[in-house]
Amino acid sequence: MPAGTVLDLGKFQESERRLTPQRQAVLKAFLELSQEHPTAEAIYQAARRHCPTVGIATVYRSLDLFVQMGLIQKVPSLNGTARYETQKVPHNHFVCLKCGRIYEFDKRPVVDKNIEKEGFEVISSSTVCFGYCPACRQ
Amino acid sequence: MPAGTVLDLGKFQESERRLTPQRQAVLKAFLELSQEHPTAEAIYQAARRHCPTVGIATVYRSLDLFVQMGLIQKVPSLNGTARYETQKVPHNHFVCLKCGRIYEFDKRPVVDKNIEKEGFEVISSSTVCFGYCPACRQ
DNA sequence: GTGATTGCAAAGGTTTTGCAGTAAC
DNA sequence: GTTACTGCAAAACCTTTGCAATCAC
Repeated sequence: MPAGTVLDLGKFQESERRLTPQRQAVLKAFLELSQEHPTAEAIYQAARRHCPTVGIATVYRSLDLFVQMGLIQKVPSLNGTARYETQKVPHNHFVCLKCGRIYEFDKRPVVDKNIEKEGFEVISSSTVCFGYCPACRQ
Repeated sequence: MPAGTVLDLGKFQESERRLTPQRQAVLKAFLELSQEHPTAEAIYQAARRHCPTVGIATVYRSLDLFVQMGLIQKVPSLNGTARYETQKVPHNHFVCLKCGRIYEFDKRPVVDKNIEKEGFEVISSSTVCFGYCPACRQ
C-alpha cells in the first residue's frame, strides 16, 4: 500500500461509483481531520480548501456513501451532530459531556457472542465512556 | 422504597425544584416506556395521556432536567433522534442500524482506569454494538 | 452520449428559546 | 408574593431532498 494511503480506494473501481474531485476533496478533508473525529461541518470547511465550490449537500452525500462503502464510520452523538471516524473495529471512545469532543483510548475488544445467538447481526462494537475531558474539567 | 417507585424523587425536595403535574406526567410516561428506550416524541405522546395540555417544549425541558439530576440518561444516536433510558451504570446496548431501536443485553462491565490517570473524569461507560436486529434482518 | 453526480435552495425533522401568563411553594 | 415553571410559536440547528445543470466515464 502506497505511503499516505489509508483507505481502500479500489472499492471505487470495483463499483460503478465515480471518484469525482468533490469526493476526493471530502476524503482528503476527512483524512486530515480523522484524528479528531470531525463533524460534517468541519469536513465541509476543510473540503472547501481543496474544492472551493463543493456544497454541504455533496459533503453529506459523500459521507453517507463512504459509510455505506465501509470506508468510514459514523459515531453516535448525544447532541444531534454526527461525527465521523476511520473504520476500526473494535474501538473505544471517550465522549465529553460538555464539549462533545471524542477521544480515542486504547483498544480493549469486547464481544458478546450471546446476542448473535438471539438473532442479532453485529457489525461492530465499541465501548464508550462519558464524562468530562481534561480541558472541560476546570 | 415503595413498590413501583424506581426513581429517587427525594432529589426534588432536596433541590429548589418543583415536582409539577407536567413533570410527573413526563416521569410517568418515561417509566411506562423505559423498557424500549423511548424518544422524546414517544414520551410526549404518552405524557399527554396523563396531562393533555403538556407541551413538547416542557417535555424536552423536563427530560433535560432529569438528565441533569441524574434520574435518567440520554443515549447517543446515529440518526439525530435522542433516546432516554434509566440510569444504569454500566449498561450495554445493541443499536439497530436500520430501525434505530435500542436493545439492552447482559451487563459486562468494562472500565479503563488508564484514562482517568490522563485527566479524564468518567461518569459512565457502556458497550455499544451496531448491526441489524432480528426484525430488520429479513 | 448516458447516467451518475453536483450545487442550490427549499424542506424536513428534532430540539431550543423568548416571552407573557400561570401555578407552586 | 416570589420565583420557578408552562405553553405557544418562532427560531435554531443539522440533515435530506427535488431538480435542472454538469461532469465523469
